[in-house]
Amino acid sequence: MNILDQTPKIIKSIPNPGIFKALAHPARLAILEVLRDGEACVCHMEAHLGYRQSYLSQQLAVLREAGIISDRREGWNIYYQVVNPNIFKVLDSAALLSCESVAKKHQSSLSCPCPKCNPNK
Amino acid sequence: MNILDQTPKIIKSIPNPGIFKALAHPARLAILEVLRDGEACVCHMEAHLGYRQSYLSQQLAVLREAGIISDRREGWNIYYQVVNPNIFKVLDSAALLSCESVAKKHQSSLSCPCPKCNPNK
DNA sequence: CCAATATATTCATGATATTGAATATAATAT
DNA sequence: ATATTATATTCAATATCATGAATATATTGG
Repeated sequence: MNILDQTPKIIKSIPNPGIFKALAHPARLAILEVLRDGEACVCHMEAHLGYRQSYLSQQLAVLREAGIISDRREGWNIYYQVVNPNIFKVLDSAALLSCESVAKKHQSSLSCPCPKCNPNK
Repeated sequence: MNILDQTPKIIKSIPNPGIFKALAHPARLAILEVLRDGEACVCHMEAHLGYRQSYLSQQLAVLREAGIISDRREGWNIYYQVVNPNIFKVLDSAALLSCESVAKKHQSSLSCPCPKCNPNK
């Protein structure tokens, strides 16, 4: 019997492969680790991850187009946050399978200049 | 302060991007849905998913090389199973984010010829 | 050994992803 | 208006992925 010939009794669902495509990249995973602590602007990620701004912007665009993160402008800064915190369940369950320690290639010594990081300026 | 300069108090871990790369493909996700019910041989997937044998074999190789599935020969047949059932937690949490109904493109009308599917032959 | 069955690999081509470099845009301050 | 700051986009070169076609391997049974 063909599954398409009948009204299904249970609704099975499969994930959208696009989610995994967006997650299949070390820089984008690093970005999401920053966003685990809440929203962050690009300069914040620049300071914490050490990637160049335009590179981060490209990777943020991939995550944005995949519907994983959203952005919000506040003056000069654009703050990013995850659309659905359940994304961290995906990351955490995947980390259980084969984890890698966070050996940041691009650890930076810069400090973030954004207003959130410098409230008294 | 650089994270690499100190002994970390907590061990953070990030998932291996290779896992997501392997999952970022509809045929491979369909294969894993078949394996949700337990081990299955290639002809079983051929019958249930309608993909050609050599195509399935290629996709199985990707999942195998990613360490997601393992194989076991029994006579003519090679049975595949997931290495770690936690992979389904990854799939399920991702499906919660953006689910798609199982509209199988390649639903086949073939029946599987393997001994497990035909115990009395 | 030969034939049949189940599965795997290789090859070639087109499509897509990666990433550095350069440039563009948008908001603010002067 | 102009300069500055934060961020985004475009372009081009390279690398990787997707996939059909053909072929190879391994097991079993004569």
